[in-house]
Amino acid sequence: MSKLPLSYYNDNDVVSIARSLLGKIIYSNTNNILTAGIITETEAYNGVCDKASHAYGGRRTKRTEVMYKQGGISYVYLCYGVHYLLNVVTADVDTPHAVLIRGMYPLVGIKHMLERTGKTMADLSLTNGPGKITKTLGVDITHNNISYQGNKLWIEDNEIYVNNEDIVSTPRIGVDYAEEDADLPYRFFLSKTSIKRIYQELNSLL
DNA sequence: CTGACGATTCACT
DNA sequence: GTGAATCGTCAGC
Repeated sequence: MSKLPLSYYNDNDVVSIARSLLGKIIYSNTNNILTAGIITETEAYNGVCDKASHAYGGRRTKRTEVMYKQGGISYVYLCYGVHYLLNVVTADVDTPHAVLIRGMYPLVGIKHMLERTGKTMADLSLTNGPGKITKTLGVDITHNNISYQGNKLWIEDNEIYVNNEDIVSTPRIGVDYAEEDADLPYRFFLSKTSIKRIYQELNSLL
């Protein structure tokens, strides 16, 4: 297991990275509590030419500025005034690509995830949405613009191979405003059977 | 300064 | 299936 290197994030093909992140393990260390899970669902946001992206048309604001930085850092923002959503900024400087982390399979610190969400059961509903990812990982706006090479938030390659057949793609969620780009198949998730398989492979490594 | 609204979730019915 | 919660961001005045 090793942290994904900076070069991983600097690829300009954000769709490729969104697919590749499936099966990787995302870690957070918040308030000295370690939590982690297998990334099972992502969405690609393809920069200035993507009407669903906050950076569409080259829009630069205080909020979106972080997307224009070099890939390998986080982009966290508040959605609906209620939930924080976690993104991975990718590509080179001035190419505002990002991947939204939408789903996770809990691996480490499940007890703390339950505490943070007020749940009692670690069922499917614990981490099956982008707002829940941040809640279970203890991520909020203070985690905006931080490096994925650091010790607060990082992603590891578990060296488990994800087949193309394991990946399902659909249009993205909640981007109806994006006109023709709303139909792009930029949402990716792992099939239920492949998550099961990956989880078993991980257990056998321990 | 103001107002509209969103890359959502949950508790209801 | 429907609606409320809830607030930072951004465009427009």
